[in-house]
Amino acid sequence: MSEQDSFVEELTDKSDDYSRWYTEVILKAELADYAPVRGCMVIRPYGYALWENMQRLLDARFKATGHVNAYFPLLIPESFLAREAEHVAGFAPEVAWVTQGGNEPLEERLAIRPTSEAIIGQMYSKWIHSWRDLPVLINQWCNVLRWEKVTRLFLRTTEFLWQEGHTVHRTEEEAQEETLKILQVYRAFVEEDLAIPVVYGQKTEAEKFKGAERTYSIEAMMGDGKALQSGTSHMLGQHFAKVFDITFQDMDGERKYAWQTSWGVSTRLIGAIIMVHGDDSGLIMPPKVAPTQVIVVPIWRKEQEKEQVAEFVDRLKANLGSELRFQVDWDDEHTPGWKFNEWELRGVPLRLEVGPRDVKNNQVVLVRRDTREKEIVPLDNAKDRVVGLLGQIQQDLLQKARDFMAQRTRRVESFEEFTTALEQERGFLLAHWCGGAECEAKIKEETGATIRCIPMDAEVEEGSCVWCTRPTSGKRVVFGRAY
RNA sequence: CGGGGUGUAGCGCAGCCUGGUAGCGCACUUGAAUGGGGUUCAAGUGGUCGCCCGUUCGAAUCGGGCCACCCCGACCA
Repeated sequence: MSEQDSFVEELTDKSDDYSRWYTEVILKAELADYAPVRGCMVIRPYGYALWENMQRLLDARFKATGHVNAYFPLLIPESFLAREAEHVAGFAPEVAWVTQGGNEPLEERLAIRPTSEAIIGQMYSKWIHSWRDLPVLINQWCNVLRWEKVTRLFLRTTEFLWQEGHTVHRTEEEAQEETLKILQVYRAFVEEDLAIPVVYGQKTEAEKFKGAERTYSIEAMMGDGKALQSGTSHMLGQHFAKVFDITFQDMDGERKYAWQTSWGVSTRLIGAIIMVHGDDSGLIMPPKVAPTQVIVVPIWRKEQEKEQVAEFVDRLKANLGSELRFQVDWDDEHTPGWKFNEWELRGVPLRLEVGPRDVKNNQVVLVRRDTREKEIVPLDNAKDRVVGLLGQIQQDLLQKARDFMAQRTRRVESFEEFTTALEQERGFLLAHWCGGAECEAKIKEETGATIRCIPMDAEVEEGSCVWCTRPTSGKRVVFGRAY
């Protein structure tokens, strides 16, 4: 910001200071604001509208795969949480406790859920008796609380919104199948609806969910080359079934422990949308989830012109129909130029300008947010063109993000190449790994990069571990620095 | 939790070194003109200077203590 135009609140450039750009976009676009409690944020109407659209689309995908929604309590008795040893050890450092009710101290303290495996497990043991009760395919949309030491808007806050699915199955195979099915649901949702490409695969032992048998994740690459774990799906095995006594009598008459899965995505995905698509002018909303898909900016000088424009905008509205999410900015306090900038900051995918000139020629000026391409469209074709362009933008955003990810993903053969590549440019590194926890830990210690996942669609090849150089035969794993 | 930094109007800052009635820009209010890429001009509203204690005739300013927030590292959706 120069001295002269300091009256204009400019956005920091992405390249100048990425994290500052990120925070400013959120605050200025009014997605969220800081709350009085440390690490907590308010999701403002514009941000919440985005979340609602995301919820709606993802929920439809859950329903289409046979899941139903339910709601479990916020508070979990300490004894429940403590049942699964690895689980409690994993979450203990970040649990907030309720110790008092009114003025009376509680006999047993209650955890504010950091996740709901424990309380849901307890209920499942009550509900499940027979193989005929299975599978149970329940999801819940809720908030959870984790006392994180360092927080960032949307990416890591003390309280956040998410969905958590908790399913129960008769066999291990079925549970495994569900785990992978959900991973694909997430992948499809994030790629098709949010226009964010991902790599997906299994987490290493060190990175898996505490209490799970196996964890799978989708990993996205942010605009600065860092990885963001964007969704996880866990095969829980029988760990929770054993400690919560979730058993059923099988077809063969035998009593068996059930197999479970759990999976979740959170408002963190909003952070991903911002970082993957945004530019120096602000947000770029993927059309499928954009709270406003089309902003109409009317332009007029005198009252008489305003009336003519208003009349024309009515015709435009009629032409566009009711399926599109559009808004007309009749604000009289700001100039058109101000509005252009404002709606670009907020990431509305398409802008329609309607002024006296357009009224006269029976046309609208149409501007894409992502490319800023401008075109003039006859009023009668407005809807077709708008619908077509929204689809095009959705596609182009995904393609652009794909190209970026591909360009920042490199195959490396040695540790030297590994560190050089990491210093040059942040991104994903595909390297061989022997499977040893010590090698994984050493690499993390030396470079800050972790194994994001062992990608499912990778080829098996011969190679040597990037740390210990032992020969290995397997898939290259994805390394990256993560949020 | 370790290292660094910042607290003065809703936001961004100056003033502090060298104590003496608290200032600027944006935002906000009112009016007029303007209006196709952040439009001008004019007049206004708004602050017990993070909190406490001390020094002093007098503290935003000097000294001590506390609190909060931000950035960078170890853990996480």
